[in-house]
Amino acid sequence: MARPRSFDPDDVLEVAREVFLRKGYQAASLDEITAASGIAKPSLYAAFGDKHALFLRVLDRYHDGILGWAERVLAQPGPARDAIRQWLTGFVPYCSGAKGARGCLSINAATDGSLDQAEIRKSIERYNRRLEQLLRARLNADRAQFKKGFDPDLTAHTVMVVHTGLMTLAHQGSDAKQVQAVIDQVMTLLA
Amino acid sequence: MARPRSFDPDDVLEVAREVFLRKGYQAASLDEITAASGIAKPSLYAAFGDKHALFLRVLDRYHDGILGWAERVLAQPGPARDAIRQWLTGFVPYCSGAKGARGCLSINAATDGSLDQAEIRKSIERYNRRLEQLLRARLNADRAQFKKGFDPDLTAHTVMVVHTGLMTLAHQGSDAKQVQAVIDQVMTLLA
DNA sequence: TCCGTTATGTACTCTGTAGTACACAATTGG
DNA sequence: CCAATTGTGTACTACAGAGTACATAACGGA
Repeated sequence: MARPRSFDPDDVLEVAREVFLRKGYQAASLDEITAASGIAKPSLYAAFGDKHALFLRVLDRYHDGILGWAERVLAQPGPARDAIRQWLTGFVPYCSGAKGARGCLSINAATDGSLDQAEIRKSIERYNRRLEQLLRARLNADRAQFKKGFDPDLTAHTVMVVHTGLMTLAHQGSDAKQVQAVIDQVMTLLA
Repeated sequence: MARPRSFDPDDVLEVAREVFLRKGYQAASLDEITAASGIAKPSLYAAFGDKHALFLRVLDRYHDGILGWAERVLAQPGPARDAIRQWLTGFVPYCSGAKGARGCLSINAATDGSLDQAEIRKSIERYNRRLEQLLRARLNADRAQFKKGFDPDLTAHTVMVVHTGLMTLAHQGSDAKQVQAVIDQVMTLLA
């Protein structure tokens, strides 16, 4: 009973993600989000709470999306190196492609000093931990594919560092070919 | 003639850098900077212009500092690999050490969506270009130290990617030993 | 000592924006 | 068709913070 919602919350979260990605947390105004999504402020507050809570919802949703995709790509059969290369390569169009070099919402949030809120930090740390854990698990499972002395844990972390660096630099516009060349060079560490 | 300044502009720029680093551009209020530096707002405006101009001054100063240091470290004699390792290692305490893991002002600014101002972008791009150029020059000069097929330009860029990744992750608190391990692993690419 | 000039401090204006009060619309159940 | 309930839109409030007007203080020069 009662009046039903006139909008799909997921759609609003998509729009909000775009705005947060483009403007950053502070500079993204709720007026901009309501204008872009077409719904009015009271509806937004009723559905998601205040700005901070909305951002947290958007961020968690973003994290879940990337993690789900990473799980799929990293679970594929064949050499671990190919899976990880594909995982890294998958970010190239996502962050420096046609949609514009907007970088990664999570990294932007992590480097945004105004967001030292505990919940945001926790969400980001959990996300990074889980990503790295996926890499580590795959490298450990396939450690027989590598030379003696290969360190799966360290290499997983190094791949995370490279990933983070690429996503950060992508924000200021990277050349896709160069990004791919870096990925290929780093992949020689998986031997 | 006329009344002299009661403060050293460089001191104020230091203080402003701290605040911008801790809070980010948007969230750093001028009230906070004036409070921390002890000077009043009109003096600040008279000396540096508006908030944007102040930030640009701070950023340029920061860039100059890092570039000067990089020039010195990368000019040292001996194997290029050692110089570059030392350069990378130099950032560890700077960004994840006792002063707290606050990351890099330039990277924070680059990932801050609210700062798509042309001048800021230009300053950051110029900085990155010059850093990478220093690495490239050194690797090219010492290319005889490396195996046949070694690509100095690509490797310089890869080192930049790793540097950026480390600085970005340092922002959320890295373990110094792990950072060093990553650096050492990546240094095996310089062979 | 007086004047011109430049810095300083107080106290303000103005604007952008987060958050909300309230009247109204839309729906379900009786 | 009515009532209860929940979403919606307009219009507001509250407030933080960027930028400034103005009176005053500190200096050098004549």
